[in-house]
Parts: sequence; structure tokens; C-alpha cells
Amino acid sequence: MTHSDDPDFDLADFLPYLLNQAAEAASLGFQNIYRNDYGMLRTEWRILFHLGRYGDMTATEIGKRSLIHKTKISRAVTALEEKRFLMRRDFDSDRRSASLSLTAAGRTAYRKLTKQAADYDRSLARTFSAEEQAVLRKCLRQLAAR
Amino acid sequence: MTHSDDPDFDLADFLPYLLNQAAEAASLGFQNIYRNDYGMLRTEWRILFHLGRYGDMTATEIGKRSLIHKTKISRAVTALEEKRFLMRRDFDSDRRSASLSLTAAGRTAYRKLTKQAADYDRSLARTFSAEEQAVLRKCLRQLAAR
DNA sequence: TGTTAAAAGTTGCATTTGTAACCATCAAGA
DNA sequence: TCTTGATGGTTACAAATGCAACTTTTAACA
Repeated sequence: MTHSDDPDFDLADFLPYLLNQAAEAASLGFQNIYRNDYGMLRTEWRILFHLGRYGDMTATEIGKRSLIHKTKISRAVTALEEKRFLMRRDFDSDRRSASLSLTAAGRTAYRKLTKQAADYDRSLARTFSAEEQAVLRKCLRQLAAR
Repeated sequence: MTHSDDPDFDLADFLPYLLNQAAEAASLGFQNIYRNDYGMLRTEWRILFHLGRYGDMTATEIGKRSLIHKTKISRAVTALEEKRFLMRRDFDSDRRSASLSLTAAGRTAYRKLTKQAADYDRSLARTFSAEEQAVLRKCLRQLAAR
């Protein structure tokens, strides 16, 4: 493998740095929505989304789908429960875990937030051509899959 | 403005989400280097980099260049000082602030880390074509600039 | 000169997150 | 049945971050 001395290496071109800056900037706008309008944290919105999109499931199942750590899930579920966005129903068959499902308020929030997310996504991507968007998403997916 | 109902909107395609996943994954590999080898936090590495790359400056100047918040800078500078990677020299002209400069150890760390960062960057981008890389970086820069 | 405002950093507190230890329940086998 | 080990989920504690308040010093100006 060949290495140059990179005397002109610049943070602004460093992919991890660039990605973080872009991610932070992109997150901000949408964060304002679920934070201000619903008092949710990011993990809470993600869990709301998973339940709304894929139906009732247990905390462990959410973890498998989303790769969110179980402690974050535990705390977010408690928070969503306190906000009356979801309910737990214990299983008779296995009392260690519970089925999580959205309340009516939770489903409403899910619908509104999903719509706003889609709008926000379009507004972010608006300045890019279709090809650029395709390349961007493909590269990001590939990077994320490491 | 037109809205569709987006019944099939998926988190995995949501740019803020994708960006965060990619950023997190990309950060991990390099984080291991400055964490394990030098016991540094991200902000510390960024400040080390700024001083190594652009020469001595004050905390405020770092803040203007990097957009890192001053409390993070303050704590990171203290940490770097404790690790003997940088020194403060008070100004006679203005005793509120100090000129920050890397020690010999700091410059060595800077050189090694910069090299490793460049290598890591190449390894991340390796799977993309030159055009894809250009599009990716351009889009990221544009997103970050919001 | 004396008062007020601004700037450079620092610190305290509350919030968020990560890691590891933990409790309860269940499954399997001696 | 009793023990051992795995599984689902929670909690405790420490580290990291954001925000606001604060200290010190400088600048502005009446």
C-alpha cells in the first residue's frame, strides 16, 4: 500500500468529518419538529416510526430491526408510554417481554411525522439532480453497511 | 406545495437517518485510532488538528474556524494540556486569552494522526468511483453548509 | 476618571448516552 | 424437582454535551 505525506490533508475533506457535519445539519431541521411539536427525543421518534410502520412488536424485535441498543429502547419506550403514545401488553406465554403498540395518539403522531419527514427529505434533496441523489444515497447506504 | 401520502416512506431512505448511520459507521474506525492510541476525544483530535494544520492561535480563533462551541474547546484544551500535547502562552497585551501551541509530542501526534486519517479516508472511499466520490463530497458539503 | 458594556474563557447543572451489572423469567438437563 | 444457563428488559453509575451563568479583563465613552 502506498502512502503519500499528505501535507495538505484537510479536515474539510475528511469523510468522517464531512459526514458528521452533513448529518448534524440535516438532523437539525427535523429534530425541531419532533422535539418542539411532540417533545420527543430521536430514539423515541425512531421507535414510534418502527411501530407505526411495521406494527406491534417487542422491544427485542425493535432492537433487531433498528440496531438501537436495548437500554436506549427501554428508556425511550418508557418515555413514549408516559406521553401516552404507546402501550405495553404483557404476554401470558412469556412474562419477560411485552407487545408494544401505538395508541391512537401515537398513530396520529406517526402519520404526521412521517409526512413531515417525507417533505423534509424532499426539501433536503431538492438541490440535487436525480443522478446525484441516487449516487448520494447509494454511497451512504454502502458506508452505513460497514 | 404538493404532498403525497407517502404510505411507503421508509426510515432507511430518510436522508437525516442515512447520513447519521453513515457518519456513525465512518467515525467508528477512526475514533478507535485517536481513542485507543492517544486517549483523545473527538473534539480534542479536531483541535489538535487545527493547531497542527494552521499554527498557533487562541481558543476563540479555533472556534471561528471550526464552529466548535467554546465550552467544548475550553474542556478539550484543558485535556490536551494535561496530556502534554499543547501549551498555553499568555499574552501580555490581553490577559484574557492565550496563544495555544502544540508541544513536540503534540506535533508528532498530529503528524501521525493526519497520516492515518488520510489513509482511512482512502480506505473509506476506495469502493467508490472517482465520479461518485466527487458527487458524494459535493453533496455532503452542500448539506453541511445549511 | 468612573461606569457600563463587551469579549475570552471557565464552571455548574441538567440532560443524554454507553457500559456493565442486575432482576425476573423461562428452557434444558441432571 | 432442582440447578444451570440463557433471554428480556431495567437500573446504576460514569462519561460527554448543551446551556446558562459567572469571572476576569479590556474597550468605550460620558
